Amino acid sequence: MQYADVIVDITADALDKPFTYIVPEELAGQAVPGARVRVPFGSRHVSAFIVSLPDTCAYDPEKMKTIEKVLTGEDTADARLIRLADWMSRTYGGLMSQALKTVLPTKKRVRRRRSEAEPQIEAEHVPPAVLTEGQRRAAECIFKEWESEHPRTVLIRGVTGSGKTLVYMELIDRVLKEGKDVIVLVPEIALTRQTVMRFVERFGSRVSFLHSRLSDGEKYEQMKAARRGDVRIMVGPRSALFTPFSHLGLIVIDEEHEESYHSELTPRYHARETAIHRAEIEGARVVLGSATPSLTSASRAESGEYLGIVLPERYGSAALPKTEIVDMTEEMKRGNRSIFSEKLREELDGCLKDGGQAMLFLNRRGYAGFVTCRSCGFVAKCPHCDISLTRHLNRKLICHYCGYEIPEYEACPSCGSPHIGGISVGTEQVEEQLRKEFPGVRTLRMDLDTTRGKEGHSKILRDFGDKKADVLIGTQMIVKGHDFPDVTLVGVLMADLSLNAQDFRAAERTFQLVTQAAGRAGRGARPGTAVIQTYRPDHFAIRAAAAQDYEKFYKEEMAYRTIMHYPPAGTLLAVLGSGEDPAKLHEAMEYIRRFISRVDAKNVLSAIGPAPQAVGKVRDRYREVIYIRHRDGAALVKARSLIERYIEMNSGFADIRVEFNTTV
DNA sequence: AGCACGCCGACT
DNA sequence: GTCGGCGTGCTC
Repeated sequence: MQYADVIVDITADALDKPFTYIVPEELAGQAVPGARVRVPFGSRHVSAFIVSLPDTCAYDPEKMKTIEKVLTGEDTADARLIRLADWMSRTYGGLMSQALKTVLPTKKRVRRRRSEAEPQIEAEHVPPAVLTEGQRRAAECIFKEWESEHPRTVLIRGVTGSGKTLVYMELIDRVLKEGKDVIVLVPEIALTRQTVMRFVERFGSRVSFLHSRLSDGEKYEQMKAARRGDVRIMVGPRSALFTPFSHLGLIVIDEEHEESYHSELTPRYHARETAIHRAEIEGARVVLGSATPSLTSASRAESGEYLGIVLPERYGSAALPKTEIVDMTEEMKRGNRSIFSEKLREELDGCLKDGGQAMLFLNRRGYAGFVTCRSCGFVAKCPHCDISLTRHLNRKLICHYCGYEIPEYEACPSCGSPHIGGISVGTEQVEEQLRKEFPGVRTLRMDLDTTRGKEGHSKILRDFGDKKADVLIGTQMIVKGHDFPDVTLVGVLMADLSLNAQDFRAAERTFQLVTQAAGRAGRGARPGTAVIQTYRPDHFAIRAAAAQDYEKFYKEEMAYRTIMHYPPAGTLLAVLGSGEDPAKLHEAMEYIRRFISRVDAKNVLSAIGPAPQAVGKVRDRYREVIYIRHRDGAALVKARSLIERYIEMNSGFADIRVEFNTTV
């Protein structure tokens, strides 16, 4: 007897579980996972999605009903989204029901909230801005690509202020005229009033926005409007990718390198990869844009898999900022133990005297207790993985990729200095020091603490924009979003800190952050200056960021990835395990590790670990990870599903939760 | 979500 | 006595 687990209706929480039906023999061929079927349910008949075809069943077969019909070939937006969900659960793991819930908007009670939260922007129609020569050429190049039989994904690289948004609008205009709909993905943080305003000005009421302050009910309403055709352009974070348009023509992904496009919830999908797959299903096109594209996209553009387009010039009157790298080791040798270098102090002084504004960016991205020498800048690294070692409470230094460990240093192995240890500088100390050195300076501080409130984030940015402060101090969150035309100075403190993140993409992140931070200076009429303070003035990521030279960064970083077989020169699958009992967890992970060796008889998968995850314990659950690398992503998809099956079959994993994360 | 079942008030 | 209110609870 063949059984099928189906999900009857994902819009109600109470029904959010599989129900088992009998598959009649004559439907056996058509009843595949992802198929839509008609089943008797209670006293009525409903349509449902097959999520799996189990061999055995937990439910009493006596009470079981039979699938009536397989509804195939329906070419609706929902049917196509279900096919996308099927692809997602196969590619990223997890249950089909979880993928379906991600892809199809679930109806929750529609709570009307105070209307003040909604952006009330007037649509008096503004004539489209005239494109510069470079922008026009880029748009024409893309239109030409779209005329070919199989248009490639397009990657637009353009520095901040080069007018990528104008090019997107030109493309969107064309797609709307073809009678097709458009999805524009933006990183959560970028969905500010300014972005909203520009789209509404150009496209009026045809645009709709999803943002984090909408309730689930409101989001559902917007999705319904898109389904009806009342909305033609949906702008929003990664979940907007699943807008159920019936004639999707274009998906734009702005700031495509942003991490927020990679979901942290199961299925751990990447919006870029998923968008490309959705576009394939729908016959739509994809356009990616960034000032600092991900290595993944840039390498695909280089190979010709994507069409790469460069928008070179910064447009309008604004010139690129003048940048200067300051070696903090030298400062220390000269006896300056302050957070601020002589150069930055000088520039701050000048900027404040001129009545300009400054931003101080404290790079703390990915910071997690690495060990560095304050005299020579030495950083303790794993000899096998080229990843910084992390200091643990047991006075050991551990690699979070492979588990390699050594005892903590008493003195720097490079220069012998006893000043070796962890770094801890926060935005508060920077603010304190600034007030001490510049009495009377008006400061605003933006970090996790000060933005906790409801409107904390936007209020601080608004106050700074209204010139209620001279200096804005913050972590990575200040480098994105708003334009501040009066900012003439940007100081990057500890630019190299993120180089030590326990992640093979540390240099990529550092380059992106420093490039973006430096690009914040001189967005208005007055020229800007960026001072980049670092202990590693010669590191290529810092040098390339200071020179705003993407090509140089790409070449060096790509060479490194190729040597290490890190993505995009290979695929990396992380097997993430968590459990309350650390010994049991480690044992289970060791079993998985051995299972991998067993199925990988030819030893082509390079598996390392298990090792503690970067954050080793969350809410009383210990976390470990095994990394598997391979040139070919398909081999890892296969390995993942074998591991999933192995875990399902073995009762020893009952208290252990295992998830998967793929990086390409 | 829908649709039964069920246990109390008011109506031809 | 029966019609109907919508409060729980179940649907393979």
